[in-house]
Amino acid sequence: MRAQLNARSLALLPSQPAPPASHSLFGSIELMGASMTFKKGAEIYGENEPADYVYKLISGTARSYQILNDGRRQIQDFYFPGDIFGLEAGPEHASSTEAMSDVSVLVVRRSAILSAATRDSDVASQLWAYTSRELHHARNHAMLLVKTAQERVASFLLQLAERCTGNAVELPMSRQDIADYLGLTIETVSRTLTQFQDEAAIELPSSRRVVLRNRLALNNLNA
Amino acid sequence: MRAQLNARSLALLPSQPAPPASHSLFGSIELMGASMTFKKGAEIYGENEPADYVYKLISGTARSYQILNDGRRQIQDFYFPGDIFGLEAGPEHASSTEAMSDVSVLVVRRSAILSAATRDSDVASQLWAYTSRELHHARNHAMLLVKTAQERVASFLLQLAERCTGNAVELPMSRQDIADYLGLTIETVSRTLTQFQDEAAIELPSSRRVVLRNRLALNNLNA
DNA sequence: CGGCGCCTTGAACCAAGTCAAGCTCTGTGG
DNA sequence: CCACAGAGCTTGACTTGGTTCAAGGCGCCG
Repeated sequence: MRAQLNARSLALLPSQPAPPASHSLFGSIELMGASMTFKKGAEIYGENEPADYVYKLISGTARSYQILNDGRRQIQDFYFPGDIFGLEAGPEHASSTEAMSDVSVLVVRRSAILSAATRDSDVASQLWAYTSRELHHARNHAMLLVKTAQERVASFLLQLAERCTGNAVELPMSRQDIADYLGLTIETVSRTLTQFQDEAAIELPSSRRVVLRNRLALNNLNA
Repeated sequence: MRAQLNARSLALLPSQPAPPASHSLFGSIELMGASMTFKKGAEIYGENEPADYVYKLISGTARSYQILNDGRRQIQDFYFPGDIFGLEAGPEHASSTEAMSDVSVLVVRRSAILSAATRDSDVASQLWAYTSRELHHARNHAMLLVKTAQERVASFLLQLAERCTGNAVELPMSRQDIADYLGLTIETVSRTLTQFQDEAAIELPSSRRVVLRNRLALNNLNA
């Protein structure tokens, strides 16, 4: 199940000097990256593994999570195409990341990014901005976790809807994934969605498809 | 109540070139900072205010928090002497920070730090490392918020104990502060502490003083 | 068309919240 | 030095939102 980045695949990563800076963190160095694919359910990296690589999601969806000592899984983030993940300041990954579908990623050595950052202050600035955005996300997530079930689900739907145009939202994750992201059980997520449908705030044409009918009602719950 | 950084106080902040880099983020530039004091309960900065200054806590204790639309307060972090706070990548503060006691801080213009970072890659690297540490803290905090009350309180005590030597922990914050940090009510915090005392895991010689008697028992709860 | 994941629904239960006293410091003024 | 007031903390009784446990439905793929 675990995809390996072994000496063989490492040979695919050339270490040439970075081209001139661009505005995206990966922009200036992504030509150095290798492309990799992971099957649905495969682990891209695991907690406590050396954080030697940074990933940019090209296609598919991924989730990062930690496991509590009682076995519960807390999902920290979902990643969509264009998202960067796996970047850590410490030597090891603090969470695991899995492919939720077949996934293709661009892989770059962390050391390449760090050394580019010492040479190019634009890269350094992007590095900081990226981590800062993650920090905001993590704090918003923490705010979510003290709300009621209705507020959590409403916030989640609105958050997903931001990535879409129109009111139709495709859910690339299962009810269990949603529950583990929101700190609820699948039953509560399911009941809450049904309740929103009963209140005509949303429609559920299928279990993986949500149409927002009354954004205002959801927003009122979005503490 | 609100302490102001007005044109007058700004004049106190010279903008000379940074001295050679050191290992601390503030190290290389803190000579540029102005010292300020805040009375207990005073707001150091508020949510949505321009994030033009960065603070280093010299003495006292501070808390950063957000208010939910139902009026509940979620504390994100407590700051102790030596801690840096108020550093944001975005233009505005995403949370408010208040003095929990009389406080003295060193204040530096964010722009001074950012421009130092473009000149000196060590500063840039410290900037990133600092934000990355905050990110870890925020994610750990999110993990806390899905645990049981006992686990949250135990984790909190152990977390505070890390800053102390020995088993005696001084609590610089009220039960309400603890509750708002842990996403619980004061009653639950109080009951849980009493329960730990009944189980001989801690002693409570006074309400603001905790002695850890059985760290192992607490650690077993520390998911 | 049958089997298996995934999702929904119902009923009972429980951890934490709410509401309401009462207690314990601490500081203040007589 | 003591009486008192007020804030902060604890404790008890009751309520409740969300979990747990259990059953059943739906849809998808071989």
